[in-house]
Amino acid sequence: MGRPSNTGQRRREIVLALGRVMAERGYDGASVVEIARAARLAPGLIHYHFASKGEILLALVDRLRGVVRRRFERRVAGRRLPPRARLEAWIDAHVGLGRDADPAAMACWVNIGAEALRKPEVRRVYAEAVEEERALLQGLLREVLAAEGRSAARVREAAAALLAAVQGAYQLGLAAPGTIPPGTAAPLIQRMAEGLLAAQPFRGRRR
Amino acid sequence: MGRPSNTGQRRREIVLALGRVMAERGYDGASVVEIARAARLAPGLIHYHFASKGEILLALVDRLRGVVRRRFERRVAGRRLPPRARLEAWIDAHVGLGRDADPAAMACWVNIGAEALRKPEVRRVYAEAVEEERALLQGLLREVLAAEGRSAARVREAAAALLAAVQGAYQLGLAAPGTIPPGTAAPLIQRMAEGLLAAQPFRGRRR
Amino acid sequence: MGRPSNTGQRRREIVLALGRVMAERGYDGASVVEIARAARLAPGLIHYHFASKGEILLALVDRLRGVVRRRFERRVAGRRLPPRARLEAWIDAHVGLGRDADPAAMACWVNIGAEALRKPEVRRVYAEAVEEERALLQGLLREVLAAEGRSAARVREAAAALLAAVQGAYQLGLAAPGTIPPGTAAPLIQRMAEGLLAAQPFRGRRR
Amino acid sequence: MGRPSNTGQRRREIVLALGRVMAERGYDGASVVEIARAARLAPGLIHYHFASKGEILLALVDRLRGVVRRRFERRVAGRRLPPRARLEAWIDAHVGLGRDADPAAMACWVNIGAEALRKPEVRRVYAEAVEEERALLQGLLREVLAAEGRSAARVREAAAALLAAVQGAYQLGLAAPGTIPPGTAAPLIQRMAEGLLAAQPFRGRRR
DNA sequence: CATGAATGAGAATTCATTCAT
DNA sequence: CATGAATGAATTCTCATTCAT
Repeated sequence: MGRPSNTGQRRREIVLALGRVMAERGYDGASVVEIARAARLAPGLIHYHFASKGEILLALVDRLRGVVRRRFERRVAGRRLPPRARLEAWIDAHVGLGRDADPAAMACWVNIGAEALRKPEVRRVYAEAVEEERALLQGLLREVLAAEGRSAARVREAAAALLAAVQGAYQLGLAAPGTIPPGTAAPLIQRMAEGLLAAQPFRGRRR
Repeated sequence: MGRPSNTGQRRREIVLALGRVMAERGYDGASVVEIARAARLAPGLIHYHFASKGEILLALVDRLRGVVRRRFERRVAGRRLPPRARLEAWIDAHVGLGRDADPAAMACWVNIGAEALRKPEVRRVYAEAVEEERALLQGLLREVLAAEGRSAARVREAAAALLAAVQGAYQLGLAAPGTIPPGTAAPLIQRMAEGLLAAQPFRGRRR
Repeated sequence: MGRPSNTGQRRREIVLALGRVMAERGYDGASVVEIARAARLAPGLIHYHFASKGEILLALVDRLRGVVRRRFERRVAGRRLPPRARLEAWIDAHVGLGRDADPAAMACWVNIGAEALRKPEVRRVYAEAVEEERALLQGLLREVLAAEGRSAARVREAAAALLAAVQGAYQLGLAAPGTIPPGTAAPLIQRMAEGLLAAQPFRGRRR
Repeated sequence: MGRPSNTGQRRREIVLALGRVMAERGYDGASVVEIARAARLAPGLIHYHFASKGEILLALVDRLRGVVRRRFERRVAGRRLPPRARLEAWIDAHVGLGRDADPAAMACWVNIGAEALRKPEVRRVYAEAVEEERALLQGLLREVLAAEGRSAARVREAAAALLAAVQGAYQLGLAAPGTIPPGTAAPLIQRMAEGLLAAQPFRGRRR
């Protein structure tokens, strides 16, 4: 009895609509009216499903975390890849072109980074997402180092540095297109990773 | 015969004021009234000296280009430094802590990067600034490669990648503080540079 | 043969819910959704049972009229009280503390008085309730005057004045708490009643 | 040089406009657009001179405090009136009809009392105004009691009770017109005052 | 009867820009 | 040049009411 709830579906639609609008015009440019139009909903409905525009953004961050994560998992799932290949897969998942590339998600992400600068609550979820990704990358680096008999000291910072390179590549890709030619980001970051790995000393202990 | 024009000075004051406000609250948070207050000027005067708020931002970009440039020059001026040391100086000028560090300028820069995403005219000057910096860095890399007898192929992309890492470090530094511990950015980027350089093959030079 | 109607019960629940919410947040603060939540009903159901939010308010006025009336009757029922004691009972029923005090009803009443200022239909029922109460009080005053052999001229106005004092006590009690210390309202209004009664001249004194 | 400030004047105009609109449609009914129309100003200008609609209300409270105060002072200024006459003047200033009666101010005041129920900041200034008035009245009562050799115990409460009667008279006057016939409020409240005064015992002071 | 999503008309507030002084 | 008031469009959010299920 009664009307069935479709809140989950509607919320998803709204979040996707914000993503679409935001990728084109930024967060500030994504007015509630605009989001509603993109979702083909009445403006008032937006606030029925979300307490505020900010809430939609937070939901979008959640969604985007899954996007890259899935790209990575699609590349490593069900295969026994050597550490180096897994690292490569991570990099490719983040900046590779492939069929599953999602430039809009990337654009959203950069915009979210910009919002994080000034909105504490956005900063929180942004930092959380960054930390999660950093931890994953750190694990991959650690595997490589272990396989090569290198020290894992400072691997935390190395992961952060690579992540920074990825974020910067997104930023330049959108705001200064042409700076990094299409298709070159992955190998370049790969090389930077090599530099970080090569800096780790071999573990003592050889006779 | 009339009062002497102080337009230049006023414009400078306004640009600096935008920088101060923007570092704290972003570009959208920097209302004209706020900028005027920071500059200790009447709001109306802002639009006497600048046609629009956007114009101030463009002027600020110009100003910021000089800031990092001067940091770099301060490190290399009047010395005959080897190529590697000059590259190191560039990196340090961008992400080093030193006495002349300017976190506010960094914050502005990240905010400008965010604006560049959506405003074509900002994107233009942002891309120009990026390109200039990239060209400078490319020159430094080329010198190193030449000194080491390595090929300079793809050095353009290498410079772009390093620049991306720098931009990303700024972004994470502000939006996910703690990810890159203070003082570690320079050596980390240094290592990434090594990785990029090491990937360049040695020059033919065969008999 | 259909389910039995529970409209009466539902309406009561809704009216009570409005009372609860209104006592805390006023009529404007009592959104339909809020009322529904307080009544543990679906928002849509509110408008099934009431044509509009205003209708609920009118029903609440009706309900509140009974509340004070019952308090009074509880004090005089089944006893043969002298006129003065009955007057005292009326005052106590209105501003006394007792176990059956209902601050929420009082708060509602003040809020209704505020709504009556601007909504003609609320003003109508409010004025009706006031008039009923005034008439009752007038009767009590008349009894006292008769017992004391005083003229009942102007007793209508005297009743109105006492009622005003009661309304004002409610108002100050909520909006300027502390002005009238708890427990003092009844004796104070009692004295004001004395003043009004004492002003009535003794009756002709026929032989 | 520059444009002369007219903020004081404009603020006054806006406050008066709120008073006019509010007397007719209440505070909630007084939308910013409506206030602007009443003041013949552009809506945006309202917020140039006041941070929020609430601020205008607070300013209006301030203004109203002066209105009744001036009415009272006009009645006692420059004359050496006996205590009883001064008390009478206070009552007349509050509920008398006279040429200087200001029904709109009265309507505003009742509406402000209603707002005070739910807005803490309004409640604060409302309570302040009430307390000021109560203190003034208390002084008048004390003078009367002193002149008659009566105790001044509980004079604080007596003042509060009279004030309540005044507030209630305003309320009924607007929300249940006809309850208190025009012109009768002052003598009625006068009689209630007598009741309160008569209840104060004579001072011991016997040889 | 009941549910809860949907609608759309305002509401307050912000702000770049203009302009009279 | 300088001041600061004035404008009006746009923004987010609220909410009574409607209605499909």
